Amino acid sequence: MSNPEDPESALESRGSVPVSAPTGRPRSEEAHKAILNATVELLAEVGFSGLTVEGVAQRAGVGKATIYRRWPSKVPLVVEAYGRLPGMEDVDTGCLADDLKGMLKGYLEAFARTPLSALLPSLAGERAHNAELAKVFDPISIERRRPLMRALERGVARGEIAPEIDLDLAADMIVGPIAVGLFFKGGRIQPKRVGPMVDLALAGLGIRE
Amino acid sequence: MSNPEDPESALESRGSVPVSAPTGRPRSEEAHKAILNATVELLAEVGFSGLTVEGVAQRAGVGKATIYRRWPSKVPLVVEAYGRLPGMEDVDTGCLADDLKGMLKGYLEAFARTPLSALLPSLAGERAHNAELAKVFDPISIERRRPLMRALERGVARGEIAPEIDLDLAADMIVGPIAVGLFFKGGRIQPKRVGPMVDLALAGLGIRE
DNA sequence: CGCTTACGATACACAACGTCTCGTAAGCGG
DNA sequence: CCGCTTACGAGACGTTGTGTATCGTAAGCG
Repeated sequence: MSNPEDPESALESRGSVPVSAPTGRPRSEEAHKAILNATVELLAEVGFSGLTVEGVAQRAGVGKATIYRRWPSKVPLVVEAYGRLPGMEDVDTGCLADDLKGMLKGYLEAFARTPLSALLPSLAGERAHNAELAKVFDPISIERRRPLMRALERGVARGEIAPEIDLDLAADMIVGPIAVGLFFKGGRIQPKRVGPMVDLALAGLGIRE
Repeated sequence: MSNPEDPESALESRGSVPVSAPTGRPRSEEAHKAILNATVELLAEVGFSGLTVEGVAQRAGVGKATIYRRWPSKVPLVVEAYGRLPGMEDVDTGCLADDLKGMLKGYLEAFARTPLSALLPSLAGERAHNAELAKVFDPISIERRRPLMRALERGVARGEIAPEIDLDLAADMIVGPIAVGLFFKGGRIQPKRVGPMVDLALAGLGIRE
């Protein structure tokens, strides 16, 4: 929609079957990875607003044109780098509370290992007034919470969650305290707080008789 | 505290008693207000990252120096503008659920009337990698959720919340879904969702026998 | 071998930042 | 009333980063 006449749109180039005959020198996959790695590194060091395309080019050892050939601006580049960071990993123990606690603890550990905790607020802040970014950011966000949704659906199937509960709202309640801590308090959520958090949320969601 | 040797620090100048003899032409309070109003207006239109000091100066009808004389950079200016926007207003009906629903609905209406929904993600995103901003942003955030904390404390006093509950975590759970919607979905929370949200959270927080 | 496209490097115009300097305006103390 | 001091609006200035364009070179394909 934004660029219908460009068959080499950055997001579509992930497809495995090139539509047009790829003549000429192929794009260097090595440079591609170097750029994304440099982006992740620099995001961890200086954050989104401190990130410069020139800095990425220098760190990656590529020319600026090589970056702009792949991404039209800083925002889609950062979005793709964001997509490469780890999300929630599904944990299936047979008990909803343990699933959720395991998933959230794993996710919080990923926050410590990667620049996720700097990236998420930065992207969310940009998203708020950048419709183009929102269009690519939102599907990635939905994809990332899919393991959480699956765990909740398993909980419904097992009878651990009342069937009339709005699972989307339930998911928001589960991750809500993490989001609040991340956005307003600097992401300093202790993993030991995950237990009470989940228990509190579940007591509201579960069937009581 | 943050700048002990500068008696004219922007945040401290709100004090009513000037310490040093104010010789020379006094700063125009009119220009001060015009700058803050222009900042709020422009934030609503272009967001934080689209806001330029030159744009604010033009909209307010002042020179750039008049802005830089009061605020060292864009960030503290936006923080002060943020502080002028409405926060949660305390509602005391005698029933915790009604208090919370009333407060959240009122807050969501403020989101529609003001650039709050653009400002909060932008500031939070900047906060994540800007320690100087975090230092002034965090106290304002704590201050803004104080009515919510008071309502929860009333709930404890009335026996509507179990006394062992961590009220800070409870507050995070209450506003969590709003934060998630604001940061990841564009702030489109329908006021009619407030009811189920509060009921769900309270069922987890309340005393059950 | 020639065609095509990508490569790293760098020059370029543009925009915004934050500093500075104009000439002027406003309050205060003598 | 007059000089001192500081603030005012306006805008020039150097700096930095953006995104585009242009080098000469490199790599795959026919």
